[in-house]
Amino acid sequence: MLRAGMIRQLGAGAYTYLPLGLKVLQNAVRIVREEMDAAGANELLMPALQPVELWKESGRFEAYGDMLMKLTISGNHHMALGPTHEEVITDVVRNLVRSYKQLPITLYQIQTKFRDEARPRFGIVRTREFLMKDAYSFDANLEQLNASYNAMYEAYCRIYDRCGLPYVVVEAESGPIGGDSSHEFMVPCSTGEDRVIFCPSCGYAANQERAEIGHIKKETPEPAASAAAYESVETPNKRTIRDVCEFLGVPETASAKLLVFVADDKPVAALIRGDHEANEAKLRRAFKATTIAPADPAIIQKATGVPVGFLGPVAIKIPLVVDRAIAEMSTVVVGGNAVDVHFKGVVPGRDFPITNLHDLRNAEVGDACPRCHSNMEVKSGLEIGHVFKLGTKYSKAMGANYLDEKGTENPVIMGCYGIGINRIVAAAIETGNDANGIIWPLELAPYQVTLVPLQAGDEVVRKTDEIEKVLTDAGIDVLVDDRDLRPGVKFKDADLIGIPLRVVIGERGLKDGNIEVKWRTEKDSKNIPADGAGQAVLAELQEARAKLASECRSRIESRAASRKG
RNA sequence: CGGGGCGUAGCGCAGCCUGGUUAGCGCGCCUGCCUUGGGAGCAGGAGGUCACCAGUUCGAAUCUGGUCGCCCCGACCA
Repeated sequence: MLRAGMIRQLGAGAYTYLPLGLKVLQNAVRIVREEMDAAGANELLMPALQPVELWKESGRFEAYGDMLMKLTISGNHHMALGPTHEEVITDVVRNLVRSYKQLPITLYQIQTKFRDEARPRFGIVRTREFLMKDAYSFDANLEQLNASYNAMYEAYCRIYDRCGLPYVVVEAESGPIGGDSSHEFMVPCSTGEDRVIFCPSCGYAANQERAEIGHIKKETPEPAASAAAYESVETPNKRTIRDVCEFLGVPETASAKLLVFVADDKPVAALIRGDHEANEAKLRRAFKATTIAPADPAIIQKATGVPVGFLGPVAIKIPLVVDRAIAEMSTVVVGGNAVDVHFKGVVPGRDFPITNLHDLRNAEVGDACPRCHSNMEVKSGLEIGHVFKLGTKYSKAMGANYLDEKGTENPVIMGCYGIGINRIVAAAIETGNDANGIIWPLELAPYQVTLVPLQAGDEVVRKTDEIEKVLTDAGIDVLVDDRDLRPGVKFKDADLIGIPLRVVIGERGLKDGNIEVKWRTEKDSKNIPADGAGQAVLAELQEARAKLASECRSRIESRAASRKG
């Protein structure tokens, strides 16, 4: 995009959209707006500048932490630049909605969001300032919520279909907010920041943060009382799993690590196989906590009396949960809870309790699918949308209530739905490009057609003007490349900026009564008669649009069919 | 916030180690000629606080210290 002259970097995570790039962004906005309106949502616009009191009221001032951009303005008012608008919209609704008769309602806006990202990266994928469409639904009961949620889900599918993006919908982690359901829309691509776990045989797909691991019943090894007791070995200065395993000559899969977390201010321990990765969301659920974070070494030392690197589950003093994979091991190498000591041959269930068994780790390639138990696979994905059932978190915290038929007060039930507009653009480029440049989908392209007159002669200019007029009269935005440059330069530029349809008007072709038409996606061009060329180009475009529309329609139908089935 | 790299013309870079003419090169830009169906050629030209601040030195793009900015890896990312 930089190369094509569409954006320009101002600083870390801040980009200017030049005219060509802005047109693409606006096309994405237009599609989103059309589909939101069609889904029955109402547009409004809330301020980006918000009083921090609102954030304290919802309890998210702390939860959002450094991501929230804070500033002080005249008169010593503390303000924040909104990273999202649950607080503001809830404030709006608590003041306006009184009765169940006003529900359900879905409101949305398209607006610039601010997040103080620790590390902006991947060009426009992760920036400190970005355009977001955020929608919020307000319902009186779960039935209504499901209807609102499904309407947004379906609208999102239509939006991405129209943008020509090959998306997948995955189950997502809903975070400490809770709620029963959350889906992310992902575009598979190498620059994606998220890892999607999916099952090729049954279609299960989830964010790695969320993905469950199928539990295959194996014979749990007998905690044989007859087996030898564990032995204590000196492991001077061997603190990491790799060091210890190398030192003892055992594979990492035969070891286990004890990780200490702070769950709602209390230190807790989790035992995970040495080569596995802990999943904080799963841990949080296992401990039934609302917040969880890795404990720092000082806290660990204080809570366990053991320095980091030698922690083990045997006779540990803080609450312990154990990953399921541990229970399938007959013996395990663990920390000895003393400096420079590890234990070999420790038997789970005999030497430490495995009563608190949970799925605690990140799913990996080859893990069993939670539905059909086939091996799952992993790929990278770029998150372009997220739909979310919020429940009553904000309405309860901020007192957004309505009166039901019986006259009793209830908190409204909320949902929220976000689309990163810039990411639609980024995803379109990631999935549509070749060595010559970008290949825009028809609906996003900055211009649908470019006219390339090769010479400045009268006849060529006249024909170009004629075609331009026909297309413009039909409401089509046309880019005419009337620069005085060599043909090769114009062709290369047209390819680079990815205009879907290129029309070449040249003296050579006109002599034979031809002009040339070429789709960016196709290898070869074709000649059409110069007479009535404008109408022919128009027909060509309309045909392509009709094809897209019918493809979208058939996708909508197949989604509807699969929902019934 | 940790680790690494880089700041020299609009863009991409060389020069720095070993201080010393007028700081170069490619692309782009401007003028003219020529050329015109896949990034032509020739000739001429414009364009620089060498990121910033301080220090060492007769002399600093070059050496030293600090500051700022950007990029990459990691931690983080309801």
